[in-house]
Amino acid sequence: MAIVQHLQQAVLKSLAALYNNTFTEKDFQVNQTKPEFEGDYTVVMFALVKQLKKSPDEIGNELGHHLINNYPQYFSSYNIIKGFLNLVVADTYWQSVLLNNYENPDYGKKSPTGKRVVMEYSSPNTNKPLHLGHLRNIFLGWSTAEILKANGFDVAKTCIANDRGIHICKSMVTWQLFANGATPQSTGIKGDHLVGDYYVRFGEEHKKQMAALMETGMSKEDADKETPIMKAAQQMLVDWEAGKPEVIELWKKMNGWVYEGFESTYKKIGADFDKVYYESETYLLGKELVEQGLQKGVFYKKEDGSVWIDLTADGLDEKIVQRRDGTSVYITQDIGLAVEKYDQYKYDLSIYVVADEQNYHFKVLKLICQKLGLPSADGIYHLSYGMVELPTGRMKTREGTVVDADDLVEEIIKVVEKHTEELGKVEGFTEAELKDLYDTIGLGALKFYLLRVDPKKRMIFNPEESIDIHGYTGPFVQYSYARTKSILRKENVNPNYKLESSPLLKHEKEILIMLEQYPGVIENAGAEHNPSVIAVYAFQLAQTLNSFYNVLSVVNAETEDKKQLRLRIAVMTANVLKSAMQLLGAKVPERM
RNA sequence: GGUCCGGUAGCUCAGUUGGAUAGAGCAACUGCCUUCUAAGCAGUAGGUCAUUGGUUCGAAUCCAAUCCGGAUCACCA
Repeated sequence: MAIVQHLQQAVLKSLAALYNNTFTEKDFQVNQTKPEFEGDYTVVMFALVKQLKKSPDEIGNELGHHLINNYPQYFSSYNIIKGFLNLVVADTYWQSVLLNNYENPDYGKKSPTGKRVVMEYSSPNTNKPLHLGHLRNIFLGWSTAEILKANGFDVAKTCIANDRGIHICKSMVTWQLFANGATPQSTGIKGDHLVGDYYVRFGEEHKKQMAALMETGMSKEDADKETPIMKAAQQMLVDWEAGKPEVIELWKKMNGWVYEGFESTYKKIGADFDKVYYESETYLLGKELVEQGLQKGVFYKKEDGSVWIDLTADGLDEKIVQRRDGTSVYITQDIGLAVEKYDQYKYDLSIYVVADEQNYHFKVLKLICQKLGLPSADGIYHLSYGMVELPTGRMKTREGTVVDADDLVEEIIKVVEKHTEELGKVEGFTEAELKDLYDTIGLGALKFYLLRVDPKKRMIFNPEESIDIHGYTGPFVQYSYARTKSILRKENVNPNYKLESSPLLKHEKEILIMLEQYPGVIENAGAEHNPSVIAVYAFQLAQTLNSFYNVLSVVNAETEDKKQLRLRIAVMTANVLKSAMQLLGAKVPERM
């Protein structure tokens, strides 16, 4: 239990003892004490005033006195300023936290709860390469999965590959027309990029053909549907659904290229999945549920045969769930997949990492599942995140402003390499170690940059800032870690030494306070599904460490006792920094 | 138009769920490498918390209205 909870309990008991009155945690507030006052944690008295009919200072004095006398293991002194009861936490408490946990690499993580989570993330289309938006999605999904594991959940990571539909046919048709059989092998182009090139080419050809049609007097709307290349794509979709062998073969071949490309990107950035669902296999899943819904009266049929649900009573609209030709729409597939996932995982929580433009869709999805009475319904949770924009505005395929994931990763690693060489601190590294270091720092920078912002907020991606390595960045945290390791290479903890309880210095205590908060930070990040909580904490801990490092010497400490204390602080800080970065999906280097 | 999200320093973001004089990083300026890594530390400067009103001991935080920005409301996915 954290000191804040100890404090709350102690206050409750003290109030009961002093005033014979029952209170709850809501009747008073506990905050960290502002640095300009003496103390570590503060109890705010004002809310108690009315009930007790005493002045804040009077209550504070009585309460403070009682706490010191009855809980000397937690509190050593107090002072009152304008109704704020500031408590100094006993040095022995901080020391006990250190001694009990400093060697534990899993400090702060919870034991298994038996609850199961399905985390769906990435979920790309198989007609173009991954871009910056996917990176935010992937890092968020991965990190949130790690954070939930640290909170004791059993997490399965999944992905739905959007591998069918008209957009896929567009790149297929264009490849047939213009590629002359080009393959990733024959061109040396990564598979997902090759296919993406033909998807872009489709747009160009379509535009040209539209212009030609419009010159003959056709309207823009008609021309959009009537170009030969669009017709060919539509025909290909029909052929695909009919299972025409040569179309299926081409589809498999080109999707195969894309998957190879994705695989290499995933490997580079450290993402993986326990299970990949393919839309080509799941897109018919919701059909029987439509039938069930009709029987239950949840859905209704219009005269033309299309099937709908009326959600106006829930403040939403009417929503179609099956077209008049009997085919299912996007949301129907999602209902089917939710059931499929539930059958496989019996999850307590099913998280979808999807951009916030689909907030409405997921609200509808959950509501429909609930109305159908599906066991999968209540666990559905949309982890919604804001779009990534450039300083110049939204990324647009047509304008060629899409930031490619592979290019970006490569670029950042290159910058890190250049900077590292300039600093010249990497003597004695082998080629392989250097490469590994550049990857660690480059990816650390990128992941930290994309995760340090609250997911639900839109974020501006500034290319120069993303490769920054100073201040609130991944490399700053990594550097701090490397510093602790540098100390521990010179000197290590003597496990037989028994620490005395000498008074803690300011910088020692600051870092212990932060370390003590880590379990609460993990819990909070999990409850909020928010990795930025971890990023902020990791940065603050690193900052605290750097101040400590600057002011106090570990290896040449004033006394043996201080040296042993600080070595333990270094060990624990290293463990926590490493753990926090791991929760963000980033590694830490021993030297940099 | 309906619904949802956002507006905090020049820029990018925090703000412990209502507490003390609103904090970081970047950019600017001033110091600090002969001592465990200066990818660092210490400091200066920078604010009408979009606006107005309300709730109360106390509001960036809660409520209402207004302004600005974004998303969404397809027999697309």
